Amino acid sequence: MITIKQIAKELNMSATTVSNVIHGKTKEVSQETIERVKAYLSDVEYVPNINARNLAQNQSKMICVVLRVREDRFMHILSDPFVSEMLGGIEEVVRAAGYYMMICISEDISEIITKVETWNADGLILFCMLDDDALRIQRRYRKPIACVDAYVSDEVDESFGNDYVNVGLDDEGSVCEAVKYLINKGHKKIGFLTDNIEGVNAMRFKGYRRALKEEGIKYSRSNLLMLESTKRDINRSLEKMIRLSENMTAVFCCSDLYATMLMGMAQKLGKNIPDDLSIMGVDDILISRICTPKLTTIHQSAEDKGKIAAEKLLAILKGKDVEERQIILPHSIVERESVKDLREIVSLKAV
Amino acid sequence: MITIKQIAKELNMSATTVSNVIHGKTKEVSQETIERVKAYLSDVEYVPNINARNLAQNQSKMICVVLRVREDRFMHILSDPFVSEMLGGIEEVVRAAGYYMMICISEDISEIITKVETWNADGLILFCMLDDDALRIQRRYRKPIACVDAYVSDEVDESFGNDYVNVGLDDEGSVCEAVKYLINKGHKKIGFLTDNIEGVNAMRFKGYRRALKEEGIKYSRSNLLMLESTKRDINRSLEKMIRLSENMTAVFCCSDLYATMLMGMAQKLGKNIPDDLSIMGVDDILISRICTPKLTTIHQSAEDKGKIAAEKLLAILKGKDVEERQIILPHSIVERESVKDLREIVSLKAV
DNA sequence: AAGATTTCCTTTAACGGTAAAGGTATAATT
DNA sequence: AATTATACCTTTACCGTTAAAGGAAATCTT
Repeated sequence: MITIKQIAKELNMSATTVSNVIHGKTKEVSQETIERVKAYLSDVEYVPNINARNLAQNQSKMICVVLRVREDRFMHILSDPFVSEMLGGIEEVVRAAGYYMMICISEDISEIITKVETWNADGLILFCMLDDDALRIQRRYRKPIACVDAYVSDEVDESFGNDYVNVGLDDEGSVCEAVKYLINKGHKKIGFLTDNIEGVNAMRFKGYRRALKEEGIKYSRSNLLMLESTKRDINRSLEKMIRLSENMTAVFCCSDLYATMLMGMAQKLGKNIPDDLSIMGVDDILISRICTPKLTTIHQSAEDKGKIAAEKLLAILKGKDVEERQIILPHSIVERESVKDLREIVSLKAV
Repeated sequence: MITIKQIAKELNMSATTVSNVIHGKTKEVSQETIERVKAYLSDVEYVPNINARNLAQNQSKMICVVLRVREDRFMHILSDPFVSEMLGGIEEVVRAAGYYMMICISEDISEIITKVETWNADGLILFCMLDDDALRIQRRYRKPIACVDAYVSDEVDESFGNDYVNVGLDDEGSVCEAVKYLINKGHKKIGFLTDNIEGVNAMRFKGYRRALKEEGIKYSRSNLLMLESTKRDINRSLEKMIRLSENMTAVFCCSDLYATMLMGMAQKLGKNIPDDLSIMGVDDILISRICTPKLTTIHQSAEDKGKIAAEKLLAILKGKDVEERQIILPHSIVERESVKDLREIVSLKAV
């Protein structure tokens, strides 16, 4: 691997001059020298050593995507369709901007901080992080941060400086809409399936309860279906969820992945979807359009989420003033086949 | 961010001594000094600057996963279920070994080489690369390489040195089995759907033709369904494939992703799967078990592929002699619901 | 024509870390 | 007691790149 120093020696000039040509600092170098260096450069296919460059400039041109994940999650986080679609969006934007993307996966916040510091990432994209964890990271690693799918309260939001954006959905509102959609279809006993009630899912749960309340349905604790999403327990837990949903007519799931998995388990246990149980999700991943019945869900674009988070982060890195720090992406209810209209039956019976 | 030099100054000792403690070179440092340094280190939460370390040691502890992809591919490569499952496998192994994973996506081999050189990756995992491209990369970047899903002929295999492994499937054999499975179910007009006939897919095509030949069925050029897998053309092309398959009873697809997409398009056009058309794929991704009808396919584990590639590469990096350079992973035909048994009909008719 | 400015180049030092070589006591050997 | 070895520490130099400062010649001011 040829270095700037070697080139400089070969051409009888200083390393700085070569470096200046490489960086297009034309005012510092005569046209003649520029030509000479460029000719030589194209000859030897010089590639800069990024470690040396980063060290000298105290930057890295690297964006770190942080995925906080339980060690024993039932599926590798990179294989999760929503995550991989989002990563695709990030990667595209980051690459186009001449930056590099590094993925940082860990359960442990300190480990995450260490990795991020080690590589001296210029900016972070935090996915599904709890707000206090995000704050902890930011307080320690004072670089721009874009949060994706993190619920950040207004007070906490103030604690983040200007080098921060939060990209998300109207989690409460969208789920409220979705649950009202179910209610409008005649459902009254509606389950809420999730694997945690933190961050974004807390907001979704709030939306669920608000919908019930506004439609005059009493909330029952037994309608909260807490899925054990570990490698060991996932199937057993899914089975349990089906049993627990025995007296429900519909279940809203906190992701399409869970929704399709629940559907699969229900079918395996001999249930008919949506006749025996209606299922709804969020995300609108590829699977949702392919499974049978096709999933009725809250549509959002994982790719756009990633793209926008990356774009905003890069804008901050380029010194642009990002005016809106809370970015709410659009959503829409996509009616497909996994929800049964109970009213039809009623009206049919009436006839 | 605190540096070794600062720590050394604070403790009135040389940077080398601190460095030695960090690296556990106990023979060089007195027990007393070790304690003193360690106490201080845990106090200040020192994190090494990896750029500096890499520069000094001429290494990077980084594995680069190279994905060569057409710019206008219909779907981002990271969202591709097979790829993301494989990446999950790689990431797990790489992280456990204390290495870092970087993803390098490009259409252009020179760009790939540049990126890999820039970061000084210790080793490469090349996915679905053509053998001459892989060779070109290796000739330029003389570091260990693990190929995944690359067909490498015996002659070319010799050109790679010892720092090389190739992890794959018995592509020809497995597809041959699959097509024979179709034939055994009474199918005679069998399509072969792919988006290219290079590398691994060339082998699969070979398997397809061998199956036909061995079962005494004449190959017809019109049974080769070449899918245009660009963003712009994918849907139109899928539709065209359905039209072209009009006179076929079954189509073998070079991936489950394509198989499920073809199935979706067929259904959209009013066809019944498998009654009107049987479909088979390779990969056995998550979707294949969820779609309807469930996909009959060649099962393989993307995660294992990634894991084994990473393990072997790390073994090479650690100086272990990897005896087998060609690793063929197991596969199996998974019978599900997307293939119709035509013989049943025949026998029924006979009755 | 003296001073100021511009042009184009080089020298030096630094980024943070590590390897290699160089010391200086102290202990072990003969 | 001289020699050798050992333990422990420091000094120096370097990895490849870049920023800052320095300098000499040419050009522009007034």
